[in-house]
Amino acid sequence: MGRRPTPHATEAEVEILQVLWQRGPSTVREVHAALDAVRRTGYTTVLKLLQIMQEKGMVDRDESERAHVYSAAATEADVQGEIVGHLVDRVFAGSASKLVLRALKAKPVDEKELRAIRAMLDGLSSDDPNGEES
Amino acid sequence: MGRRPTPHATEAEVEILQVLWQRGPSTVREVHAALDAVRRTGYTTVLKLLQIMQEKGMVDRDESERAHVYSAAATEADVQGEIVGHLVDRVFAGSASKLVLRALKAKPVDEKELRAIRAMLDGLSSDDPNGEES
DNA sequence: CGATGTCAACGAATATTTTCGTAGCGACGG
DNA sequence: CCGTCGCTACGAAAATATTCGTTGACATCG
Repeated sequence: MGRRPTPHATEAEVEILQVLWQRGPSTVREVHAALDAVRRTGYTTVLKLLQIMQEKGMVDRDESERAHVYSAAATEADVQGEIVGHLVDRVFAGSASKLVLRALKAKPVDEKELRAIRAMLDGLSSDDPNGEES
Repeated sequence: MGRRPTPHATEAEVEILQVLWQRGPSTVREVHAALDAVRRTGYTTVLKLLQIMQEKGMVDRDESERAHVYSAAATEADVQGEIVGHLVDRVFAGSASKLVLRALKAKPVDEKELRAIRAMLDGLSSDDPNGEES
């Protein structure tokens, strides 16, 4: 089909996407504020990044207002899925379970989340190959 | 504790580490052969990378033979843990479970692996905050 | 109107990563 | 002795990614 190979989002780009996923459509100023709080960044740096990402089609831009409003073009699920897939191949020799084990060890996960994971696990083993979230 | 903050392994570096973890100590030629099979790469490119990694302390080098033998300096667990931790923060807003869910959906995991994951899950939820592998 | 503040658009300098060409060295076969 | 091969060492080009200074357009306010 006619999809561009997705040139792989860079580190900085993913950080911006994360902001957009969390905040929803936002102006450059808003994205900058959010990002700057986490990691020192210049305003024009964020602006430039968003413009580049827009050219690449990673984000959409609404120019109807003076302050353009950007929003992630791809869903969180798609982008994260791609990144994880890439990671599994490049760093975990294709073994997703290895990554899962590693992730659970690297970061604490509370009871509630553990239950969610178990639920998904059950869904996977028994029947259909991919349950979709709501 | 005089450890340098680990400058983060680059994409290409991680690929090489993966080869070293899989093959164990290897010569440049061997690493190159393995890597070239997966992704077209030049011999001197691999050599250079290994030299750089050696300077950074990411790999050890045995020069006793003419063909130097390189080996990963850090364990697979440590490096993978770091990468995953970074990923969780930057792409999954700190939620390890989200990454786990995504990974399970992105790549198929067979029954046996699912069991291993469940086992680890049980170990985590009930008691101690971090079970250690054998 | 003129000063001031907010924004997008660029262009370009930096920084980082990745890839190679080239040189030099020792071993080996003829 | 050569000529050739397998290797390391370098250096530097090429490709990428990141960061910013500047400029010009508008709008608002006094």
